Amino acid sequence: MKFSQLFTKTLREAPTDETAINAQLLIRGGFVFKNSAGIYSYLPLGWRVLSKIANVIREEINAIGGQELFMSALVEKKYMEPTGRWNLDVGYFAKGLGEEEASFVMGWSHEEVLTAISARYISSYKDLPFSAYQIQTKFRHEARAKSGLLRGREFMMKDLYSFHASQESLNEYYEKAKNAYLKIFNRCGLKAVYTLAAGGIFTDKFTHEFQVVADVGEDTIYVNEDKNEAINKEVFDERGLKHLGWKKEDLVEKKSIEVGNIFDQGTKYSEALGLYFTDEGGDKKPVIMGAYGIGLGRIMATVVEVSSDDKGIIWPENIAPFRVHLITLNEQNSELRITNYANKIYEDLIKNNVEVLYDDREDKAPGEKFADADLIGCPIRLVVSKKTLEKDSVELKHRNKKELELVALSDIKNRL
RNA sequence: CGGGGUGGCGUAUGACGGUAGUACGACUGCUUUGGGAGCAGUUAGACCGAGUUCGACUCUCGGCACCCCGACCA
Repeated sequence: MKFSQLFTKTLREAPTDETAINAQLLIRGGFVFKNSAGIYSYLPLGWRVLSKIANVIREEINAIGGQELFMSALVEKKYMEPTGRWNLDVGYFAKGLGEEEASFVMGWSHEEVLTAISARYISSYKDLPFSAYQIQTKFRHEARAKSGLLRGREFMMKDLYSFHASQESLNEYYEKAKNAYLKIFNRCGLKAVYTLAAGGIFTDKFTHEFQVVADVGEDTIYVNEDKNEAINKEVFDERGLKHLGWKKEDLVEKKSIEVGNIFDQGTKYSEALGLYFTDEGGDKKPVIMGAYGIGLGRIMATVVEVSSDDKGIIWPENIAPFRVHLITLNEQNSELRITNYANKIYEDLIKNNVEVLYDDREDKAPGEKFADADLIGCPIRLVVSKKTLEKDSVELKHRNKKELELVALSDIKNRL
C-alpha cells in the first residue's frame, strides 16, 4: 500500500473531548472514524488490524473444532420470547416504517438463533458434541458508551457456542476453549488473566472472563499473581473465594478490561427452544450448552491502551496493519535516484510477501513522515534516503526500540 | 438510567448583545526534504426549536448530541 494512495489522513491532534488513549490514537492515525458515541467505522488501516485479529481467532477456534457460520443479524421475536429475552433493554428494536410494533431485535447475542437452528439437525447423542461460531456485528443499547472502542453500541464479536450430551463433555470443551482463548490473546500481544466471574443476563452459574490489567478498564479484579488468575469483584465473596480455594490476603486489586468470556449455560436455551437429543438408553434429554465470546474491537482498543508511547501506537507483530513502514526521504537533485531505489525496495518486499506501507509522498517533510510512522506504529520502519543510497543500504528501526541500524540491501530479507 | 461538563470551519482556539477572527489542516501553484518546511492564493464554521431584545453565536427555557463520574453490561 502506498501512503499517497491511502484515502485517509492522519491528524496532528486528537479531538479534545476524547480522553481514552485508544480513541485518541486510533482516530488520529486514521484507523477508525467515529460516527456516533460507541459507533465506529473501521477505515482501511483499522480494518486490516481487525481482520488480522479475526484471523488469529479463526485459526485458534477452528483448531478446537469450531465450525464457522454466519447468522442473521435481525432476530425475530419468536426466537427471543421463549427464553424471556425479547423485551430486554439491551436491544435495538427494528420495525418497518408505519408498523406499530417491532417484530425484530438487532442481534445482541445468538444463543436462541443457533439453538433453533441446531434443533433442526440434532437428535441423537451421536450428533454431539459440536461447536459453531461466527464473527459478526452485535448491537447493544448501552446505557453509556464510553472509552473509545472499549464499550460500543455496535461491535464486532466472535461468538462460539458448544453443544453437549453431558456435563463432562462440556467441561472438557470449556477447558479447550480456555486454552484457545489464552493463545488468541497471547498472539494478539495481550497478557490475559483467567478470571472467575458472574454471568449477568446469560447464566446464573459462575463464568470465566479474560481480563487485561489496565487503568482504563471498568472492571475490578483481585489477582492471584502466583497463578496468573483472578476473581472479579462481582463474585469476590465467600462463595467465590471458596469456589477457588483462595484467601483474600493473597490477592491484589487491579483495574482491568474484559476481552473475552466463557459461559456454561446449562440447558436454559435448549429447553426453551426445544433442542433435545436421545441418549444411549433411549431417553430424551436437553442439550447442554456453552457460550464463548470475544470482542474484536475491544481487543484492538486494549492493545492500544497497553502498547503505546507519547508518539503513537506500538502494534504487536501479529496484528500490525503492516509489518514494514517504508519511508523515502528525497533530496534535491537526487529525487529520481532515491525514488527509483525506494520503489525497487518496495516491489522487492511485496514480492517476498512482506506487508509494507510505503510512504512515497513527495510533498511531506521528513518530520511529518517520521511522526506518521510512529503514530501508525508498524513494527519495523525502513528509511531510504541519500545517506542510505550511497551505502547501498536502508536504515532499519524497530518501533519498540531506539537503535537505528544500516542494513545492506542484500541483507534486508533476513532482517524482517 | 441518575449526576456533572461541553456544543463555532476538518482540528485547536480569540473576541463580542451590534460586520464571526486567528493558527494548524485541506486545496492550487512554485520552491523545499533526516523529526510536523517557505512564499503566494483559495476553501470552510455558530447543534435544533422557542423566548427576551431594535438586534442573539452571545442571555433564558426546552430538546438533541458528545465527553466524564455512577448504576448496568462483551
